[in-house]
Amino acid sequence: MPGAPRGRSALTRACAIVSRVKEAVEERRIFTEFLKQKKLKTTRERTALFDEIFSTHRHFDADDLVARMRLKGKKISRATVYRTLELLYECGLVGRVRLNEEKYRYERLRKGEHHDHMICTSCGRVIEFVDPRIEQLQDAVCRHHKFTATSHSHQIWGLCATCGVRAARAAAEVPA
Amino acid sequence: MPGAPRGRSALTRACAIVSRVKEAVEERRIFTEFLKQKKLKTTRERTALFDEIFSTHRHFDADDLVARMRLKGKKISRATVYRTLELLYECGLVGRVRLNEEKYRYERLRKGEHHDHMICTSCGRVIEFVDPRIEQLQDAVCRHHKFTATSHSHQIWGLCATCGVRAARAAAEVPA
DNA sequence: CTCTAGCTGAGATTCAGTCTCAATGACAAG
DNA sequence: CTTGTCATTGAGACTGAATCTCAGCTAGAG
Repeated sequence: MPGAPRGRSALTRACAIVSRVKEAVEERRIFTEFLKQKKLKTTRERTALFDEIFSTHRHFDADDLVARMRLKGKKISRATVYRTLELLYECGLVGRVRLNEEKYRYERLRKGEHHDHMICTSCGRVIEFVDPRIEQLQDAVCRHHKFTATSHSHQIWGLCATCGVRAARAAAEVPA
Repeated sequence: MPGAPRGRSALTRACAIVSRVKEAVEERRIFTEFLKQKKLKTTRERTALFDEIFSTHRHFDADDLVARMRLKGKKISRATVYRTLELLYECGLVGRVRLNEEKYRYERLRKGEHHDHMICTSCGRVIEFVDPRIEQLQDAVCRHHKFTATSHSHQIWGLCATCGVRAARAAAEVPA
């Protein structure tokens, strides 16, 4: 059986699971309410996907999620994954962005919290940032254009600290 | 023969063409220089696409462009259109953004000028905006994260002035 | 427990964008 | 002007993400 005890006691693992689940208790309530309200069903698959997504804070794409489920022995089709992500997106629990790639990236959202992204074009790392002053200026720009904003996304591409240093060093070594 | 004289004199049309071409004279030089430098050829298709793109200031996607060329009686394959857009993108003459859609949007760029987009989710209109104060704050955020930015994109979704007014009016008419 | 409306998975489909390759064409050199 | 070479083109195959289809399955109300 994959995932059998190894090193950590059953108790330790149980505690870790409890604390993770507790973290998402509010979100779970929102999700079930949302489903009930739309007369949708709380299926095995939706619950499993919810649990997986809310067990970490990582960014992911649809296929990552399929793979992670499969690793846990749960075979859930891509169609269902997309359908569930759509639902979670609709009820505001996950965010969905295009970082100038072919595919969407999803991320767990915390209520009322917004952030934007810096993407390292060398290593692919995604760094989140928030700046209320930028958001304020944004509001001002909207007012100026009589535009009623409902959402926004703001991405910055470039080199992260690590890759920037590496690039600078490489440039120094080959001065010609 | 499609596009035959109709209403406007040949002279008027000729002047319009001249003034449009003059507008893009600098860009044309940049493009041909770029091609020469990369030992690429100035083909009939590349020239035709360049002329079409630089005859307006609209945003467009690859298939729009194919259609526009076809309307003018020039059948240019999608492959060539994509290849040419890639070249124009490389030499900085056109911009390419993903506005959280499946496809890329392209737009003619003016040298050294940068702008971001507000997209009306009702009518699809795209409004350009620039705010140097936002750009400054962005730089500050990058410095804070030791991130070396090379480019960015910033989109705001919502209702444009027209659609906003219409929505407000609709809401007022159905108060229940 | 039953029944039904909603759900799932496998695979077909779509759609933007890229790739392939044989035929064509730009253009430099003669 | 002619020639030779090598980039370019177009038709259509291909890819990969996302969506759709539909027969069989299941949640959950009654």
